[in-house]
Amino acid sequence: MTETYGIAELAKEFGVTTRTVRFYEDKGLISPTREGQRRIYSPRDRVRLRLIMRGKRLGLTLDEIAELIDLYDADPSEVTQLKQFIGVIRERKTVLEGQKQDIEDILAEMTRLERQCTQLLSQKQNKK
Amino acid sequence: MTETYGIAELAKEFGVTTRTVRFYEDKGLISPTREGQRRIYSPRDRVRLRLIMRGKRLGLTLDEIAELIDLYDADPSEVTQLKQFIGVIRERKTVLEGQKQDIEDILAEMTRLERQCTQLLSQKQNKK
DNA sequence: ACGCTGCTTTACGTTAACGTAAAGCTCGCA
DNA sequence: TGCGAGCTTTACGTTAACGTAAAGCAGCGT
Repeated sequence: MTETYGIAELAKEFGVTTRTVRFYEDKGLISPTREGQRRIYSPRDRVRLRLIMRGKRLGLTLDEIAELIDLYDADPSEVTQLKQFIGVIRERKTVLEGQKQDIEDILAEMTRLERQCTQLLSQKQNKK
Repeated sequence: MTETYGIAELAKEFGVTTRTVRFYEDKGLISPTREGQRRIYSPRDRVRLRLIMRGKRLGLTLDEIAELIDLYDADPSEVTQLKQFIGVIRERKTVLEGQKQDIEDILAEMTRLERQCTQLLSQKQNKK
């Protein structure tokens, strides 16, 4: 008796339209079951949606997100597969680390700008 | 006598096509001068291009990137403008901090996966 | 039986960010 | 003087990620 969800319910929770949820299914990112003609979503589908949203916040394409999810799901049995798998993970990691660096750079700039502004503001207000 | 660059030169440096560089000009992100009909890029244009690329790595749209660049360039003179400006900066910062959190989450997951894999790998190789 | 609500499929439309092809200037040089 | 290299404008094409509209089924409350 595990929890299930309707499409409108999930769409609302994640702030997207039902069209979007169906679109992700088309792309193979989620695979809800059916009850008659209606889609029934499991907690697993919901987790996937959460992963998708996180990926989108990072500017990943749906294809890239699919790859990432595949990484989580897959369990490589062969040794050669396993080695290749580790390679893929490391690539992903370096990209993400670069991205993190970019963010930290911009954040630093923003903080500098903010300080500069608040200071300027207090100056102007003291003159008044 | 400040340094200048041709379009092909810059495009090559940033790993994009000349079409892309012209496209960014169309969108108002850079404004090279002309020498005859040819575009001449200044160090300032080059810095802009660097900012654009950084934004793209973060999945920002060109419009968002334009906003960010405007933030760097603008100096708000009015007090009300200044306050609003600070607000915009803070919004940007919270978005970026969320993004950073997302990245750290994924990175942690990746590291976990990687460890799991390397461990599994060494097990398999010891059995052989 | 009727209509509303919520879901469904099908299919054409839209926006962003370029790609790509065509045709024309202009400068240096053999 | 012809020509090739490198730039230019103009314009149509393409892909991703949905939006939006049309038309139909299915249960349920009156």
